[in-house]
Amino acid sequence: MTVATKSAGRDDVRAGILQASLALMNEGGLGALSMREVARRAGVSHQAPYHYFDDREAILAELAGDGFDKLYDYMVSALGHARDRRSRAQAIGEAYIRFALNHQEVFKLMFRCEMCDLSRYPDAKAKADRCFNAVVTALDAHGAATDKANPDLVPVIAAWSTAHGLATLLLEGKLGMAFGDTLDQREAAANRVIAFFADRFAK
Amino acid sequence: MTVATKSAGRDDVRAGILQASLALMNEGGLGALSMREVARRAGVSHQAPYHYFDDREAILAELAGDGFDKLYDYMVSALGHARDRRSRAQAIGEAYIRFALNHQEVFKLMFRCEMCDLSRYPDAKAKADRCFNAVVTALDAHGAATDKANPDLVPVIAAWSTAHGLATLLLEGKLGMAFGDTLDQREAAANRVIAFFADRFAK
DNA sequence: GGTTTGCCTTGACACTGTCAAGTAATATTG
DNA sequence: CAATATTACTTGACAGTGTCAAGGCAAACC
Repeated sequence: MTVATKSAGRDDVRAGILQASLALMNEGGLGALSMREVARRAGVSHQAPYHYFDDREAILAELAGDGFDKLYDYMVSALGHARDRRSRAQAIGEAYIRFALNHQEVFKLMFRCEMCDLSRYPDAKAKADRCFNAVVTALDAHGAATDKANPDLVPVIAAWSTAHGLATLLLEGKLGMAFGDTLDQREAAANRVIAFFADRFAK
Repeated sequence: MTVATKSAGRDDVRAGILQASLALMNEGGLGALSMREVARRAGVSHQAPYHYFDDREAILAELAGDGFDKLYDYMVSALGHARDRRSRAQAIGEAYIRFALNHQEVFKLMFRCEMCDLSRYPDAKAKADRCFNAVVTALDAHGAATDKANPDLVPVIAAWSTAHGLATLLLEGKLGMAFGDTLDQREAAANRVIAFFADRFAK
């Protein structure tokens, strides 16, 4: 049907814009993501993206939302086999690092409030909250005798902070000296740090 | 002497540019720091800053370098009284958080490699390294029987990651729900997280 | 058939960082 | 002291940006 074809065409352009944005970001970093270059890559006029997104920030918010979904998948699938508190902490931490290393620019984007203020984009915010809640239930609900309705967030946030800080420092090259060049080396070294924390976290 | 007057005038303009940059950054975030607006604030032409700095990045590098110096001061003075490993970890962590909260934009700048690639600015790089080494000696050299020439960095990086991740998540508003509104509340909550880590770090 | 609507284009504006050239004062040198 | 070179800027220009405004053009609807 015409409506289907048209609708597909519409989605094609929209998807093309997002795809071009992602590619541009991965090639030249967050700064290389310009509205006009995105349009150029997607093969449309410089103003076409504004039909699908309110502004530059809306594109970033959508990409960030997708990122949170993917991070959620990373964490949930990593938690699959882990039973005890220690291995759960380690598994989720390692997944966090792996995601950050595999999707560096998206990860940066997800945690830079001035790039896309998530409070303005409820969809992306919901996806972010879903991630946070996954961390809480993974690390807290299996704890001792905590009140599940009102859990003590301090340990959870400590774990999150460790993984997040490690990922950030890695991506920003602040650990270059000790952490090797290849992605595998860096991930292995990071996992040792996660293990150090997880060991102590469980007690 | 004329040379002194002139030299003072020169430094005045340079200092004015840096001061305007800092003010602009603190008012409107990193994105608000534009070369031309800085010049406008400093009361000079839009090209004058290029006499003192190669480009925008050079200004950022200088500000970041100043930030690392200040962070160093925060940490060293916080370590003053702390003797045992646990209280050292807590003191340095709290200082890290306090610095981040008190100098939010500068802190962000310091840890964003694409804003100013420190490898291109040896002075700023040296100041950053000084901070890192301070953390290492504070947390490792007082450890058990570690080889001081070649210390095991895993615990140090774990501690740094926790503090850094916590600071980052705080500044990006990702902990808004649980951490209160005022600066004092947020700092107090953060310190509980740091304490949680420090307790386990010392063992 | 005429009108509305959705999709997209072209054009313009104010703004950005930075290269290039010019200018006035100061310092150096013959 | 006069000529020259250097310093400390200024003005001007260029390519690029995000985004508002207006227009076109096809399909959909009444």
